[in-house]
This record gives sequence, C-alpha cells and structure tokens, in this order.
Amino acid sequence: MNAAETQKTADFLKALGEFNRLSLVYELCRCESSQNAMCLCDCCSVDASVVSRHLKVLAERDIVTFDKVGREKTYRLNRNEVATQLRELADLIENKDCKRGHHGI
Amino acid sequence: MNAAETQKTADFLKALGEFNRLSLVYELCRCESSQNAMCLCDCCSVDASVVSRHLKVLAERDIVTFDKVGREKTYRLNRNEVATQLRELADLIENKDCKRGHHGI
DNA sequence: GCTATAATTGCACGATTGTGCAAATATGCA
DNA sequence: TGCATATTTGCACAATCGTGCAATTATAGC
Repeated sequence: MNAAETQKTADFLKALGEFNRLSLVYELCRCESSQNAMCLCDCCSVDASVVSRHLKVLAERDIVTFDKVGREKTYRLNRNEVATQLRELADLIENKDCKRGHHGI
Repeated sequence: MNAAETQKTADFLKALGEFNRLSLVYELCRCESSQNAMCLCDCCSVDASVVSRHLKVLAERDIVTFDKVGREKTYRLNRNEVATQLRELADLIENKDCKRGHHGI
C-alpha cells in the first residue's frame, strides 16, 4: 500500500467522517431520484453555503455526482462506487490476500 | 438513522480517515501477531507520543485492541468488527433495505 | 431589461486536530 | 535500589476545518 493510495483512501473516509456530510449521504441514500441542494439543506440545520461546501467535498471524492439543470444542481449518491470502496477496504482489513507476496496464489 | 448513530459512524470513519492512523491500521493488517507501539512507530515517521495518541483514538473506536504485557502494550486490529462495520455501511448505501418502511419485508 | 431564486465565494472566527518536545509515569531487570 | 526502556501526558503551536453572514454569480421567468 503506497502513500498516495493510503492518502486517497484516508481522504475518502474523512469526507464521509463528518456528521453533516454523512447526514447528507444518508439523506441522498433515502432518495430514489436526484435532489437539489436546497432540498438537502432541510436534512441538516446549517446554512445553505455550508451545504454547498459539504457537497463539493463529497463530489471531489466521487461520493456524489451532480447534474446541472437550469439554475439548480441535482445530486445523487454514487451508490455502487462508494459501496465498492468500502467493501474493498473491508476485504483488505480482513486480510483476504495479505502475506502471500505479490505473485498471486 | 438517528443523530447518535450517525455521529458514531462518522467518528468511526474519521478515526480511519487520517493518513498516519490509516497507515497504522494497514501495518497491523500485515501482522499476524500483535505489535507493540514502538514497533508500530517505524511505519509512520512521527514521534512516539504521536503514535501513542493515534493508537488511543483507534482503540476508543474499537478499531484496535491491546493487551498490556509488562511495560509494553501490544496492539492488534479488530479485523472482523471493522470489516463488518464497513460492510454494513456499504449495504446501507447500496440501499438494500431503504424505502421499505420499518416492518421488514 | 428586471426580479426572484439557486448556488457559490470571500471573509472572519472559534474549535478541533496533528504534531514535537520535554517531563512524568510505569515497569522490567540487574 | 538504581538504571533502562515503553508509554503517556502537559504544553505550545501551526494548520485545518466547520460555520455564518454578506456579497456575488448564474439562470429562470416575467
């Protein structure tokens, strides 16, 4: 595990590891369709500018994606990608393939 | 998802979401046996006091456990517990059981 | 054009965090 | 008892972070 990869994973986890950001993720998780930022404001009692910044962080880590329709941005959760990253980390931690060297089985 | 649960999950992710702490986790992941803090110091180039504090954070979130033998503490990764938490989050995010109400199937 | 709404940005501020160093504590060993 | 080693704690400091407010930008609809 090189430093760059470690940093990338840490950044991903850190993005999820903040109360209001995780609340946004859970809120998007509940929604079948995309939601605009104003709607997402309701789920955490902070200023709209704060929500905007949190969504930016989540987007930078590819946790959410957005489409721009008119003057609104509608966000959706990258369910598969996020779940996959979490499961890969879980597999690594359970040591599915450590201590075998780098040449496969 | 209530606020307390959300906070707990966020704290767990935040504990993993820091470069040196994640490096410690990876290091412990590589080890079959428990490792003392001095040994773990080698994997991240910071002061021993810093490693001590990081291990404390990880222990508070039940990511690692330690045994005290003599004047040493030997740490080991709680592989199953950590992996399970990550997979539960992955399942939630993939929406395995959202939008079905609270009465099971 | 003008106005209303959605979203972002600049600025400031307090709180938290990661860090190193030195001192303190705890324990093993001679 | 005295010394060496392992770990923690107190202190200070710089950096990052989350936040609110006001101003700004972008765009829809009149």
